[in-house]
Amino acid sequence: MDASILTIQPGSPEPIYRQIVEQLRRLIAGGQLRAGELLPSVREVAGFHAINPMTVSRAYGLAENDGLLERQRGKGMVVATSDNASHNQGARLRLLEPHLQQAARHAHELELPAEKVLRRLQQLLED
Amino acid sequence: MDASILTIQPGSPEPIYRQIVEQLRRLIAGGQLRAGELLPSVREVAGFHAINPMTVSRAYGLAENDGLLERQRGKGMVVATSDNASHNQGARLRLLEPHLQQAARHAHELELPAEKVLRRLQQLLED
Amino acid sequence: MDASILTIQPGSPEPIYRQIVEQLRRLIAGGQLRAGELLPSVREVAGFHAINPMTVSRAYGLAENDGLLERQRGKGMVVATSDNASHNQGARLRLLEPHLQQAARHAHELELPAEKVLRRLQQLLED
Amino acid sequence: MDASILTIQPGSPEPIYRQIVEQLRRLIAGGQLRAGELLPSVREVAGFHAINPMTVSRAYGLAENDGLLERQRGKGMVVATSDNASHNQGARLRLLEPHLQQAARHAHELELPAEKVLRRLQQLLED
DNA sequence: GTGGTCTAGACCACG
DNA sequence: GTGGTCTAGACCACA
Repeated sequence: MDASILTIQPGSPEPIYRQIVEQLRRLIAGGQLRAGELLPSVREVAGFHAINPMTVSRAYGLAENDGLLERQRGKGMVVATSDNASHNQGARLRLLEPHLQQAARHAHELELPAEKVLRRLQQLLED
Repeated sequence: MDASILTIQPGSPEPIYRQIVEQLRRLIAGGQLRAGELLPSVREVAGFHAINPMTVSRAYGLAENDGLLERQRGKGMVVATSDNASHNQGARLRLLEPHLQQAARHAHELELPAEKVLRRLQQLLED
Repeated sequence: MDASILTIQPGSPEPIYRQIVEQLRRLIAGGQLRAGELLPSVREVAGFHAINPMTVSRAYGLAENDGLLERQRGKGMVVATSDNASHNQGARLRLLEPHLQQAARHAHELELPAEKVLRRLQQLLED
Repeated sequence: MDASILTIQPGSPEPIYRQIVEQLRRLIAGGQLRAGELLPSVREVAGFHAINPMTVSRAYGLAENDGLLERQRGKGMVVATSDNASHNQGARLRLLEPHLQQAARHAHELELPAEKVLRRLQQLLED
C-alpha cells in the first residue's frame, strides 16, 4: 500500500493527525481500504508528506483506539475486520451528514437558491 | 435586533468566536442583516447563549476589523455599509465553495453516488 | 484539586500516559473524583511529577476521548457527567476483574494455597 | 512435554516473549515443571499457538539466561536444576506479591470493600 | 524492519 | 491563565 492514498492539507485548521484518522474512516467505510490490508508505515507516510513521524503515529494510535486499525506486531498496521454495518450506504451517508447539514445551514444564511447550490455540488462531484 | 439571530454550537470544534464572525458574514452577505442595523449587545448575546462575554466581544472586534461591523459610540455595533459586490450571488456562492469542495471530497472517499448525496442535500435545503 | 491525587510509577512497564488514564477511570468510578470537578492543569501535574507536559496532555486527551473528562474551554479539564451505571459496585468490580483473574492464574501456576494468597491480599487491603 | 502447558494471550499488552518467560518461572517454582524435564520445541510451541518462532526462541534464550532452562545439545531445552530456595512457599508468594499490591491499590482507588474483593478472588482461586 | 514512549521546546488557539 | 499541535531527536520493545 502506497503512502499516496492519504491526502494531507498542511494549512487546514483541522489538525493533521485528525485529517488522517477521519480520512481512514471514510476510505475504510467506502471500501477503498479493505479489511486486513497493510497500511503504509509511519515512516513512509511521514516521509512522503514531509510531516513528523510522531504525528502519523498518533493518528494510527487513535485509529486503533477507534477500532479502525489493528496492530500486527512486527509488520505494521492493518485495516481491522469491521462490522459490515459500517459499510452500507446508509452508514456512509451518515458520515457525510454533518457536512451536508452545515452546507445547508450556510446556504440558508446566504439566502442562496437551492438550485444554484445543488448545481455547483454536482459539478464538484463529477470530478 | 434579537440575540436569537445567532446560532451557537458550543460543542463544535469550530471556535465560538469564529462561528459568530462567519455567521455574521453570511447573514450580512445574504441580506438578513442590513446596513445600519443595530446588533444585540455583547451582554445580550453572551447571556442568551450562555457563553463568555469576552468571546462575543472578540468576535465583534474581529468583525469590525473585517469591515463587517462598525462601532457607533454610545449605541453599539451596527452593520457596516458594505460594497454591493459582496452581495451578488457569485460572491455568496464563493463563501460556500470550500464547504462544498470538502463535502465532494468526502463523498468521493466514501464512494457515495452523486445522486444520493445531491438528493440528501436537496432535502436539507428545503427546510 | 491537587496534583497529588495522581500516583505515577516512572519505572513501570505500563506507560505513564496510560497509568494516568486508568487511574482517572478508577478514581472517577470510585467517586473520589466527582462529576464537574476541575482537574489539576497539565502543567501542574507535569511539574509535580517531573514528567513532560505532553505526556500529561496526551493522557487527558485520551481520557476525554473515553468520555471520562470534558474540556472546559479556558478553564481546564473537568470530570465528565458520567452515567450512573459506571458507579455501581458491580461495574467497579468489573474494572478490577482482569487483575484478579491474572492473580488467580498465577497463583495456580505457582501452586500456592488459596488461603495464603487471600491472607496476603487482605493484609494489603487493610492499608 | 506438550506445547499446551503454556497459555498465550496474543492480545495482551504484556509482550508474548515475557508471558512465556514469566509463566515458565512460575510453573518451575510451583513444581509443575521439574528439573530435567524436556520442554516442547520452539517449532512446536510456535505452531501450536500460532506465534512467531523467533518470539519463542527469544523467550527460551532469556529463560536460559535467567537460569530457568538449560540447553542440551541435540535434545533441546530442559528445565534447569534449580536451588531449592526458589521452591519454598515464601519465594513463590514473593513472585505473586507485585500483582497483589497492584490489585490492592486499584481496589482502593475504586473504593471497593475488602470483603467483596477477597470473596471474588476466592471464587477465582477455586477453579 | 515495525510501532511506542518520552523529552525539550516552540508556537498557536482560546477565554 | 488553559489545553493543543507539531517538530526534532533519542531510545526502547517487538518480530
